[in-house]
Amino acid sequence: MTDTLQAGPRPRLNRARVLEAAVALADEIGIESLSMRRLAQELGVVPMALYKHVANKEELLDGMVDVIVGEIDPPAADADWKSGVRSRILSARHTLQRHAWARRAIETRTAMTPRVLDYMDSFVGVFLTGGLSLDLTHHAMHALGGRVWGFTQELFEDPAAPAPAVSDADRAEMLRQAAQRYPNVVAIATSVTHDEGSVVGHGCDDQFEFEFALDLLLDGFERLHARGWTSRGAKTQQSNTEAAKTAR
Amino acid sequence: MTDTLQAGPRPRLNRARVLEAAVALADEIGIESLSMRRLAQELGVVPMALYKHVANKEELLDGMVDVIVGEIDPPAADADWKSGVRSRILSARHTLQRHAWARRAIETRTAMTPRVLDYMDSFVGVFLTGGLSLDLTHHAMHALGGRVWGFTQELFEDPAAPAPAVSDADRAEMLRQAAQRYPNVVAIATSVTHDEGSVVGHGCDDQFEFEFALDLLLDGFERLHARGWTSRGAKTQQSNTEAAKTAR
DNA sequence: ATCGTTAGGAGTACAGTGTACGCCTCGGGT
DNA sequence: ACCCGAGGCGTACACTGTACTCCTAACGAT
Repeated sequence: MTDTLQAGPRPRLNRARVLEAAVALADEIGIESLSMRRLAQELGVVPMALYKHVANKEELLDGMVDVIVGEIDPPAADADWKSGVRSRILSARHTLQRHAWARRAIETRTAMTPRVLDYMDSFVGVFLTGGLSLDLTHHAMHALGGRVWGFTQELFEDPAAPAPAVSDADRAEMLRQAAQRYPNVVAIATSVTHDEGSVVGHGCDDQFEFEFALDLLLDGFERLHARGWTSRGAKTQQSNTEAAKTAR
Repeated sequence: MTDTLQAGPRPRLNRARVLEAAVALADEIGIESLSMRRLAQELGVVPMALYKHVANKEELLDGMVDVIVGEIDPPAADADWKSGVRSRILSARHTLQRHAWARRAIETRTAMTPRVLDYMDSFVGVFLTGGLSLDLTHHAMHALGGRVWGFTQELFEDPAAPAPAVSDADRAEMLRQAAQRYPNVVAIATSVTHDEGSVVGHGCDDQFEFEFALDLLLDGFERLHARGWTSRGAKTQQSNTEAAKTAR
């Protein structure tokens, strides 16, 4: 009677099983209907059992995002930076489309998990190994951020806040460890603040990043307008990039 | 004793007062802490009293978005399309920054209020009177959509769903009325589906719109990279557009 | 001045949410 | 044989949105 009417003894719960079940359930019933109770019921378990594997619902959502980040294809190393970034973003988009709730869930996230940082680090790496400067890469990440993730603009704001009670030595040690695991993002974070001689954080001009991406788009519109561009041909035979190239 | 310790008789509640109080309260305590009970308390009223002026919380949030949309500066009519769009978007951004909750609230919205449609219509108008084609304007709106609002991609999906039980005649009448109030958005909506001879809706290739904006940005990065562009000068003295122009 | 109507606020109630706290029950190491 | 701790159970609480019923004050018509 301990096992309901399932066959065999119920396998033990663990974090991975909880997260995967949560993702599957969110796929099915939507993120707004996903409650701890509903998820527990799906796992044949009492609600509070989940809290042995997840601190709270917030952390559950963090974990779910981690799962879907893991589903994004790694970048193809051989390609040039442009097609590398392009395929990476399209892969991310594809993944987000398979999990309709993911976009909304990501937007509400406030913390930055290691897996997400790994993802960003490899993303930045594609730009840097492609020869782009730290400066340009930084702005490019911001410009693309709104298109892939919602968190990018907060990347360089948060890290300062969560650990206010550490000594300078500890802080330096943490940064050294971070630099080991996320060399690319740390390189960018330090380079942007290096110019003004400040510490990490608060060195990122959000207004500039916004206008940077905006003007890139507006310039693009203007160029296409001047060329008399139309989407009729581009849609069927070739990508925008190619269309723009031929029109150039 | 009917009035608590406020001076004078409490002014009657109305929709505008509810909405404004909700906006002010959200500014203060954040959107996630805004509950019907808390709002009612702020207005010195019992929770259920609010439901005489808003159907439910969803509609309350819709109304709050309407309020902040109304705060965005109207476009300056005299400028060229590019600077018109630019200043409009920067004004929108400025408004969204004053209400930190607004971005998140907008992203959860699913319905399209008349005020929002008005806003979009005037926005489209800036492009069209600037001489851009319907086609290019359409894609430009999508490309900018993710940057200003989160709803743009659903614009051409929803209108078909909410009214499934109307006759073709009624549908045509509704569209005629819509064309009168929102001439620009209707022009775009009909033009995009016109090509394939289908009815309104379902004519918008989301994947294409995504790649359109993506490639515009990537091409921009590439161009700046080739020019050896750096943000050092651009940040202090001039905008990106100007910097790009001088480098061109 | 009296009436009925009605809009708008009050009160109660209910189902559903996240989660704090304590208990119980196994499986495995000593 | 013992213990002990990881992990699941049960109860409980504060809080959410909102349905339903009642009451009261304002107002136009008689």
